[in-house]
Amino acid sequence: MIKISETTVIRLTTYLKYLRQLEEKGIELLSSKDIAEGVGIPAHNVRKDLAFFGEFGTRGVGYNTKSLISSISKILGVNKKWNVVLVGAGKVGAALVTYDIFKKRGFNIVAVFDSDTTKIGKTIGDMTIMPLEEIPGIVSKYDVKIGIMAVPLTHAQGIANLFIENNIEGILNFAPTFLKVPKSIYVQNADFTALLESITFKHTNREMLNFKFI
Amino acid sequence: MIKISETTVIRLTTYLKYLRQLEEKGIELLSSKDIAEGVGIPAHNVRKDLAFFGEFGTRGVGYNTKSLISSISKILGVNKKWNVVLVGAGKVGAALVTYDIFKKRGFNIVAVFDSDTTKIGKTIGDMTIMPLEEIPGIVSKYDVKIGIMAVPLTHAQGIANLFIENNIEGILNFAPTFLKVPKSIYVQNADFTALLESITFKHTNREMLNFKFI
DNA sequence: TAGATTGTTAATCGATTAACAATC
DNA sequence: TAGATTGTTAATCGATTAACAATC
Repeated sequence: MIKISETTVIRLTTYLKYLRQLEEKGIELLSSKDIAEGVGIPAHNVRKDLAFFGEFGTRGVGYNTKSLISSISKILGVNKKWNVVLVGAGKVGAALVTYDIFKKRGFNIVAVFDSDTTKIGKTIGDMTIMPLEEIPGIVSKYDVKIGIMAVPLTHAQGIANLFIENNIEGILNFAPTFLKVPKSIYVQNADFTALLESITFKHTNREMLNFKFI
Repeated sequence: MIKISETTVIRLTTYLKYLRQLEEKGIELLSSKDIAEGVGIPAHNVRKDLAFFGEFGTRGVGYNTKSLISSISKILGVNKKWNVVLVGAGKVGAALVTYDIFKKRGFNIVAVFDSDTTKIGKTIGDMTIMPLEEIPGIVSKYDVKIGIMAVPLTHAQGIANLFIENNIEGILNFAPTFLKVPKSIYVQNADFTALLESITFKHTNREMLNFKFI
């Protein structure tokens, strides 16, 4: 049983993001030092992270961009497409539906749901808003494993429960609350305010403190 | 020179978020164990994080909710209001302008800018979209220290440069790229795709691996 | 007082860093 | 071959955990 820390996983997504940019620029070969400088993580850390999963480079030469992208994509499980559902057709939901990057990265929003009956049937982006009752059918039809929720705080736990009942295994949560879920369910909280507070912390304490950045 | 890790800061924002929920429920007194159970972080870790900054509880008793909220708010620098500017009046920008939680938490978006001249003068939420040329005036008038950018990848570095020229010290970046900034500038990247990839990683590797969660 | 819970010190664990052998 | 760069082992550092003294 290999142990991989959450920080390693986040760093892998970071490398992948940077590699895709280099690929678009037409760079075919690179070193761990190139990655290091691009993303602000030490080169030996980059190599160590990759070493958990295998050997992906050539000693004395470096990494082939395309092949490393493909390797990291496989590690992260994003070499294949993922169907996802979205609950919450508010402003954040609207932004997510039209968020091109999801589709570009293989995350395909197959349906949008809302509990507000006045919204049912209206469109958001190119999707028609559906009632929550349709979740089971859609999840099973499209083999959905990931649910995104952009709902008010008060609705969040209920939607999480609904997701779990329908065998959703991962939740991207935009509601600023803590979902109670079984350990087998992976929750990621997208909390913009926490990010801003982290900035104000550094600003407020910059004279007193020394920081380590991820 | 005290050293505080980024994980400690993020945990502090987490405690604060949970404490506010408990406060709304009318809970006046709580223990580190209560926080621990609410946010999924061990009680001794909660106490250790707080201990970096002082003594906030009463031995044998626990913490007063309101007073702990006030203490952590001070640590994070969110006991006061922050004026912020937003660049990018697209879908993500529109979601952020109407994102009540920012205002509720003391982050006040004072102006919205866009480089697209066809958008200038139009409204987004209750804000009028302004041209980039107005950034210096607004930043100085409202003593803005934080800039949020929700712009396409290709514009991101240019906007970051503009922020830095205008003495912005912290950037919340929604563009999926790495900004080159001086060390004194704090950048937080809000990358939804990275969060989804972290979920797919866990799903893909769940049989082989053991995880530590933040 | 006895029970509870904090704040802190000490022990453990894990992650990062340094160094280098392997090898193109 | 000499130079470069990976992958890996070993050393260091820091964060987490455990334990407990302080104290309400």
